[in-house]
Amino acid sequence: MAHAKLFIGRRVREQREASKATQAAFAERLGISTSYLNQIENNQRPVSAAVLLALAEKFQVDIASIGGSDGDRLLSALREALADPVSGGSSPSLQELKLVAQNAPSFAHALIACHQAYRRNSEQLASFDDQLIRTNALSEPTPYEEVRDFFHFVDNYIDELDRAAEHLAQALGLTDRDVGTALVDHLEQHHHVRIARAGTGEGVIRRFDASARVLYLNAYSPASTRSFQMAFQIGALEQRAEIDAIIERARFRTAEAAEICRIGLQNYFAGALMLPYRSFLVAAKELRHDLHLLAVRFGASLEQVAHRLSTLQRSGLKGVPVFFARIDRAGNITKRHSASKLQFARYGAACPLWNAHQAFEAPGRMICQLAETPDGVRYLSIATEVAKGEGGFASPHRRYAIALGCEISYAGDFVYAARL
DNA sequence: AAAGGATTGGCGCAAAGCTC
DNA sequence: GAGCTTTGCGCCAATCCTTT
Repeated sequence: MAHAKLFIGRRVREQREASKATQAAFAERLGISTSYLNQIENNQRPVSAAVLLALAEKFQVDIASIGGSDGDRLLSALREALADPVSGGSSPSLQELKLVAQNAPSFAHALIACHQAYRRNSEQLASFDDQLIRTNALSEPTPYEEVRDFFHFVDNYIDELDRAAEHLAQALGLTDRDVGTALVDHLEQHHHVRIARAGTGEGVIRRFDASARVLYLNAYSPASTRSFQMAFQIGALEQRAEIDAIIERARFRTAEAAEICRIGLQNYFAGALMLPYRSFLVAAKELRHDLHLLAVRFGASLEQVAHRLSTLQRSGLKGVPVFFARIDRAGNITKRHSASKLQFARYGAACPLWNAHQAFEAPGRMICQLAETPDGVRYLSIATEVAKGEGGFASPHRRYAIALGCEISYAGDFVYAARL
């Protein structure tokens, strides 16, 4: 057993002061130097066995009582206070605590009093918080949060829209021909909607003129974006009743949330049309989730592919449960969904240790990382930078990192696992 | 495993510095 | 100037590391 060093400076000083001796006189009686005695009194040195024996012999100090017992109430109160996470997680050793309890008891009492006051205040705050939630004051979610929660609770999978999109994709033979051309044809033939270039100064991605039956698209958008916008418009035209019904069932608190959700659902339909469920699922498995290859095969963007992977939650035909997030340059998560156990914080930014941030420093590269959450679950995470911006040099370019990941047990299904 | 050298840490001291 | 504190050093034992 390791012997704990005895720091009993306060006891020694009390004993000296009781005998009305100076350090020099007391040191002489103990047979040690004044400097050594001073170091002992200031807990810069532990007392040696020889000094302890001298104390017992010359001043009748009870050795057994020195060193304190573990049952000391002050010590246990101190331990409890410092075990609280608010103390910063660096719990001092028992030795240190004994030192404080024995040699600075008033400091220990003050610290305990502070901790007790903190606990009382925390409890009061919690009770205020509870009251606020019950009275609904200040706790209403924003429309965006409401819609985010809606998608979260349906597992980011909307069966009616997904199957309708898949059915249409099959009817149009999307997987066997150029998606852009197929969608243009479909809009023209079925909806008498003509595709036109938006004015170069307009800066819009999509604008639909319902009365003239013209869909204006940004001429400088990449093909994947143009296809997505056409698919979005098809969703708006063909799935109105279904989307209305879904919004009705969701019972949003505000009309604003309902409108945000409508856009979300039309986006969902667009993704599902361009990346039809079963063929996309098969391809994802076959290409081992290689985002670039999937994007090329389906004429979609990396972000569209990554997002779609997070929606493959059809009952009985589920894909690998993944999480997906889009992060802006400042670290804010601007899109998130997790079909895996990993849950994003409801508020705040992404973890700085996450590789998603490195993606900005290495454009064009796929950054792979093995990450572990505090609960011990390990994840494979991949991230890459994507830039958005229509137009040339003068147009603003927004840069995002998109991140995709899965639990390590599924890593074998990902081509990126070899990089680790 | 044993021997031997190197390093580390604890003990104690003298002397210088500081405070009242 | 008395009392207290800090600094720096030497000595020694314990521990670690390398070599045989």
